[in-house]
This record gives sequence, C-alpha cells and structure tokens, in this order.
Amino acid sequence: MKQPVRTNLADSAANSLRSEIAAGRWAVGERVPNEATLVDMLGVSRGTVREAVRALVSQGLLETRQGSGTYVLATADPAAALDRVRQTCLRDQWEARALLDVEAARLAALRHTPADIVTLRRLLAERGTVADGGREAFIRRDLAFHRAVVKASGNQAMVEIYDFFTAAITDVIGSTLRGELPEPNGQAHAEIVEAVASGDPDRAAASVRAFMAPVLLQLDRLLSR
Amino acid sequence: MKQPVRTNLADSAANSLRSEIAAGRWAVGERVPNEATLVDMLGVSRGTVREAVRALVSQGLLETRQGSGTYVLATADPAAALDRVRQTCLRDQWEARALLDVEAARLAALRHTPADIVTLRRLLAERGTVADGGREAFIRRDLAFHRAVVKASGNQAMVEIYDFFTAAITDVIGSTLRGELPEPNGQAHAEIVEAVASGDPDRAAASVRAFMAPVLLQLDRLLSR
DNA sequence: TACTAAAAGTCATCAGATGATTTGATGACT
DNA sequence: AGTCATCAAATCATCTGATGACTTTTAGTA
Repeated sequence: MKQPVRTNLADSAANSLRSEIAAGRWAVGERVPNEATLVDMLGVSRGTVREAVRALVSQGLLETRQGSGTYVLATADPAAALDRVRQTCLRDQWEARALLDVEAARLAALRHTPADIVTLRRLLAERGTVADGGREAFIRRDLAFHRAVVKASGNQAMVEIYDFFTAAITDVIGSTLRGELPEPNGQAHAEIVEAVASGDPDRAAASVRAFMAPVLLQLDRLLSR
Repeated sequence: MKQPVRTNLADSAANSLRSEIAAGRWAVGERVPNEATLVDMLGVSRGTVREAVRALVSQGLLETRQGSGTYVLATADPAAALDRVRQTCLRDQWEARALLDVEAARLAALRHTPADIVTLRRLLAERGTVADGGREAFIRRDLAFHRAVVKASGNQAMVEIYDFFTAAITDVIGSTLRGELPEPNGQAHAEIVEAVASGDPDRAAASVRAFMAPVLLQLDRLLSR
C-alpha cells in the first residue's frame, strides 16, 4: 500500500469529504453543508475547504452553485478506475496496449473495409523512416499507423482505450526512456497490412505478436536495470 | 463560439492553464511559473489561482511540491479519454472486455502461480449456480471468477481496465438487459481453469474464446432488435 | 574541498472583508 | 385567490494581507 506521505490539509480534507460521500452521508442530488459548516467539520480554514471542494468538483463528485449551495453529483469517482491504471507500471501498460494491437489486428482481418486497407497502405507509405522530419514526427506517424489498425477493427471502445494507453505511455517514455527503444521495423509493418488484408485473423494476430515481442523484451531489459 | 456561459474565474483560469499545458508551453516535468506570476498571467487573485491549480492537480496534470514549485505531470487529461470510452456502445465495450478475458487467460497460462490455481478452483467451486442466493449474487461470484483469471495474468493494468469495463458494462446491463443474457456455462468455466493450469497459452485463449463467442452473439441479437 | 548555516524562493494555510447569485418570504396589485 | 415585484437572507466567489513550512541556493567556515 502507499504510504500516507506528506499530505496537505486540502487533500486530506478532500479525502474526508470523499469518504463521507462514498459512505452515503449525503445522497446524490442532496446539498452538502455550507462552507462555514465544513470549516467546523474539517477543522481547516475556508480557503482550504474551497480547495478541497474544488478538487472533488473537478473529479465530478460535487457541483457548486453560487448562491445556492454545493450538491452531490455522484458517490464514486468515475475516473478513479483509470487513475489506477495510470499508476500501474509502464511495463504492464505497454503489454496491455500490445495486446490490444494483436487482437485489434485479428478483428481487423475479419471486418476491415476496402477503405481501411487503402488508409493502412497510405499510412505505411507515409511512415517512411526516422530520417524524415526527425524522431518525434516519425513516432507520430508510426502511432498513426498502429492506431489505424485498431480503428480497422471497427471497435470504438478499443480505439479509445488504445488512445488512453498511448497517451499514458508516451508521457512516461518521453520523460524517461527517450530514444532507448528499438526502431520499429518497416518490413514488419508491411506484413501486418498484408495479413489484415488477407482476412486471416490468426495470421494478422501473429504478425503483430511477432512484431511486439522484441520491443516488449527490450522494455523489460531497460526497466530491470 | 460557445454559449456565454457564466464560468467562475477559477474554472476559466484552470482552462487557460490546461490549454497552455496542452500546447506544450511547459514540458512534462518542467516547473510552471510560481503563484505570484500566475496571478499576473491570469489576472486573478492568489486564492483563485490556487483553486485552479488544485483542479488540475486532482486531474493529474500538475503536481505541487511545497517549497519547490508546481510541476507538469502530463500534457493531456487522461480522464477525458475515459469519458469517451464510456460513450462507446455496449457491444464494443463487451467485446473489448471479452478480448481481455481471452488474452489474460493466455498470459495466465504462462505466468500463473500455484496460488492462482488454488484461488481459481476455489472460486469455481463457490460459483455454484444461479439458484444459490439469487441472480445478483451469482453474477457477482461469476465476475469474481473471471477477474481472478485476469489477475492470474500478472498484469495489473489489465486488471484495472477489466474492472473499469466491468463497472461500465454492469451499469448498463443492470438497467436495460437484466436477465436476458444466457447463463454462463459451468462446464466451460472448469475447462478455462484446466487450460490455464496446463500452461498452454493457446489452449487457455481458445477456451475463453469458445466461451465468449455465444454470449457476444446473443448480445448482438439483443442489441439489433 | 567538504560541510554547515543562513537566506531566498515557493507552496500551504489562515483570517477578514466584499461582491454576485440564488432562494424564499413579504406584500401589493389584479 | 392568484400573480408579480421587491426585499432580505443564505451561500458561493473573489480579493487582500499575513504567517508558517518546506526546498533550494548561496555564502561562509573549517
């Protein structure tokens, strides 16, 4: 478990309120005590209470209406789940995303439209090499390709989750592992497109799996140092 | 242009900051200007700046360190992605979760500990039938089993994503499709455990895939009505 | 050089005051 | 009675000033 490290008053006040809300002390739609009362309840100043409330508002648990009061919108934080995902280790996130790549390719082989294939071939051609326009731009083009594969699966939920992982992962990669991961292989990408276009789900899945394995291996090596 | 909504200063200040962060004005890990400077930049008082910063902190974009400064943690709000996931159709969410089941079983076959197998066998035994304690309780026990399979994969990110989908899906199922989905088959569940225990990833994946296919088919029929 | 102590910079918190908005009560008018 | 305007209370929104706590940098000393 994580240590209750140095926690500022506003955060602990917010946590207290969150607990009360989760415990159902105030029903959804009901009004919570006014700021002066919360000051007494929580034993902190008004500014701190406001910061705590502001945090819960931005998390979608509370809503403040000037002149009226502060109301409960929900009893649990809907974003808490993804927050926990973000706190899992980079390796697990990477593996989960790689898994999406594999299965999305499988679905894409079964469901792709002709337009999907056209798009994939175009992105593959545009992808080029790292020499064209710098590393950052190349990574963006590479991501666009993989995202298109997921999109060809026809499953929007998978696209959104994929985007989520991509955002979470690139944040970390950009700040810690910049440039230490192996170059994606251009030939392997072409095989992915062909496999999807062939309509063979197992071949498509295998092509992505083969491509992802060495990258994941390298990531494990980097993280174990 | 948006409606001339009345927006509190703290929210618009937070939005301004969010834009600057998204635009990359301050890199991830970098320090943003101190509170006094933000007061000048945003044209609001210090308390309001603090509320804006607090909102972004609770959204995971910023981090404040007393005595040091305020630092950028991420350039985009990951929770926004979550909302988009929730808005995708139930069928896609179900399929994405089923996919997690399949691939988690594959990983579980490779990485499971002896304790995992003990747990799976226990949950399988406890699972019983719908007759024991009512439908709600049975669904909970069934979910506990499937979650344990994902947990045996050793990938925490997958567990969290699985929980997220489960929560999102059961919200909808509970309100719209109550009782219209086919009963999960007890024999199929036993085969999943055996396949995982055997250590054969393909067999494990296939066992879950075989189990999920008819459920997804039935869901498609229900949703297409 | 290496270590320590002071100083500066920054966020954390408090207290008081005023403004803006909503809500409910009051009362006049139809 | 019913409707509407007005007013007062409640509540959140915001500003200002001050003090404390923590971190980082700098200066001084051995």
